[in-house]
Order: sequence, then C-alpha cells, then structure tokens
Amino acid sequence: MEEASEKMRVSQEEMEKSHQRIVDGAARLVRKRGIERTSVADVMNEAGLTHGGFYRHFKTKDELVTAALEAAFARMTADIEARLEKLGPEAAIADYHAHYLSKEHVAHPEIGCPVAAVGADVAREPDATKIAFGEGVKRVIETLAKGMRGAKQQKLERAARELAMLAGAVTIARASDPDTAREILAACRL
Amino acid sequence: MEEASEKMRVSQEEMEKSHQRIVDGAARLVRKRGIERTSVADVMNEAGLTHGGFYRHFKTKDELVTAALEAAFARMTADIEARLEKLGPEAAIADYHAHYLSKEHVAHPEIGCPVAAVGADVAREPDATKIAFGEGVKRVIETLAKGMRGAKQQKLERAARELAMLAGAVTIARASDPDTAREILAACRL
DNA sequence: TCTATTAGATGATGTTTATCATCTAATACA
DNA sequence: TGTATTAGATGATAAACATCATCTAATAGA
Repeated sequence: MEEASEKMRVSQEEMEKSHQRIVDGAARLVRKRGIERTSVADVMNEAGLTHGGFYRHFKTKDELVTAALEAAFARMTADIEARLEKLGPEAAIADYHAHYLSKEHVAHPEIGCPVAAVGADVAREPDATKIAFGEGVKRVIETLAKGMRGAKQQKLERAARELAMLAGAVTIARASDPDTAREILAACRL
Repeated sequence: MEEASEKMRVSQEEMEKSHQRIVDGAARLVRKRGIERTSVADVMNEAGLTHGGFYRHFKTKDELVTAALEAAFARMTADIEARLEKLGPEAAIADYHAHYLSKEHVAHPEIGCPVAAVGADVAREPDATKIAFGEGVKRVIETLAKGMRGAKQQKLERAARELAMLAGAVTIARASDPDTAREILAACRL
C-alpha cells in the first residue's frame, strides 16, 4: 500500500473510482444543501481531492449536477425494485409509501428522493439537467407502476399521482415548522 | 407631481409604498429565480430603488424572504377564497385544481403557488422562514377544506393530500422535459 | 526502458453578493 | 420656523465561487 503523494497521476482504474466518489458526493451534497449551495470545491473535498482536478472529470458544474441527479434516481429506482422483489406488488408499494413519508426520509434528504430534495431547484437549471430529471422521474413512475394492478395506462397514471403526492408531502414537511410537517405527513400516510 | 430627486427623504406614506413594492418584487423574483439567485440589489432595482436603502426596510435578506413568502401565501389564499365565493364548495375546488395544473401556472411560477416554486429551497432556510411557510401552508389547507364536504378532520386531511399532490405535480412538471411534464399533469388532472 | 500523455495539485482571476459606512436632502415634531 | 431624524443614494468591503493556467509526477503504449 503506497501513500498517495501530492502530485501523483493515478491509474485509469483509480480515476474511475475518483469519478464515482465525485458523483456520489455531489449526489449527497446537492440533495442536502441544494444545487446553488453546493460548490465544486466542496464536492471535490468530499471526494478527497482538490478543486482544480475537477475539470478533468466534467466540463462544467452543470454537467456534474446532471450526473449526480442520474445517480440519485438510479438508487431510488433500485430501492423500489428491491422492495418489489422482496414483497411483491401492492405490498411493496405500501411499504415504499410508508418509507417515503417516514421521519427518517424527511430528516435525510441527502440519501432520499431527488424530487423532494431539489425539485424546485431543477426547474431553474438548464434543459440538459431537466431532461435527465424527467428521465429519472419517468423511470421511477414505471417502476412504481410495476407494483400496481390494473390496465397499464391506469397503473402509470396511478403511479404518477402517487409520486406527486409523496414528493409534495415531503417537500412541504421539510419546508415547514414541525407541527405543520406532522399534519401533512399524517394526512398523506393513510 | 414632483420628480423624485436623487437623495430625497420620502414621507412615511411613500415609505410604506416602497416597502410594499420591495416585498411584492421579492415575492415575484424569489418564485421566478429561487431564493439564492435573487439578490437584494435585483429586488431593490425592481422596486425602483437602489441597493443601499434596503437595510432601512429589513435587517437581513432572510427577513425579506420571509415577508415575501407571507405575501405570496396571502395572495394564494385570497385566490382560493375568491373562487369559493364565486363558485361555491366542490366546484371551486375543481376549478382551482384545474387552474393549478394548467399550462399557465406551470409556465409562471412568479405569480403562482410558493410551495411548488420554492418548496425545496425553503427546506434549507432558517427556522423563522420555515415557520412562516408552515403557517402559509396551514392557511391554504384550511381554505381548501372550506370547499369540501364531510367531517372537519376529513376535510382537512383531504385538503392536505390535494395540496401535496398539486404541488408535487407542478414541481415535477417544471423540472422535467416537456414530454414528462405533460404526462404528470395529465395523470393528476383527472 | 523511454517518452508522450494526463490526473490531480496549486494558485490566480473575475464576478457576484450581502452587508456596512457615509452623505444628503426632506420630513416631522417641537 | 428650526432642528433632529431618517429614506434612500453612493461607494466600499470581504467572502464565495466557477473556471482557467500552470506544474509535476505517474501511467500507458511503443
């Protein structure tokens, strides 16, 4: 095991690991602090690197944000998929519903749904970012629909409404005083 | 009508008008560009003033943001109230539902619902701001509940779910590509 | 093994921004 | 009417930040 010296060039393999750390760190920081309040330097720090090296990985901060959102959505979809595998349709949805509206999810945006965490932010980002976001949303809805019964179109629409309500509820809960937060979550919990 | 000279002190009445212009401009800018991207100087400019005078009206930017949110929620509540007056219960809710999910609302956050416009932003603001936001949400829910039938608690819960879904849907629509936006809105339109 | 390439480090740079200090000319109250 | 007060203007200041230029030491391919 050699120590990394200061100005070391790193192997391709190492570089890919760096890339992953940068994207994952950005996905966490962006959901926690928002897009604007997440600086490139912070992300690089989080990845154990310094700010200058950033531009070997991404052309701009926007590009990083887009990649971070893709990563966050991928995790979210995988999470739902895992519950489907374990619990089967309907039960998986109920389980996810409860998880989404839980105290823990509300308290930890950095590992939670990107829609609730940065939905309003992304509305002001460039088109490329919105396209990635929309793609992520579409995939989440399709995954949720897998856990529902009925005709395909009905399932997709029900899934879309479900996501909208969940994201709205958690967004409101996080933006409100604890009392109002409780009320909203309880009303949506059902 | 006298011209306003450069370094004029203005009457109390005039000052209150300035105050209103500042708050209203902030309410518009904040919903349009987000809290971070709205600078004190921009707001003052919008109000026809220069940046320096700002601190005669507010102690900090946070205080302005809080006031702006209160103003935005007040307008939203008044809007629902007006529909209730004109259309009566149920019909007013249906009307507001359709308006909320309309292309126009999606395209104009600066005059629309603050939850969809800056919900994610407010989650990262100081407690004082969140308290004002929660208060606004509570008032909107109570107003929506007036337009519903059933027991009081049921009405409040139904109203809360309605607001959550509406805000979630519009947030997603604004943050996505046009295609995904259409799908979400259609699914929630019912 | 030798050399061209490059990941990451260091150190600007220019911009944007919240906030403060100071100034001036009206207002508001005595 | 005269004087203390203050709304708003001008100009500074200091902190963040995204991005660029440059440097260095390894890697990767011959």
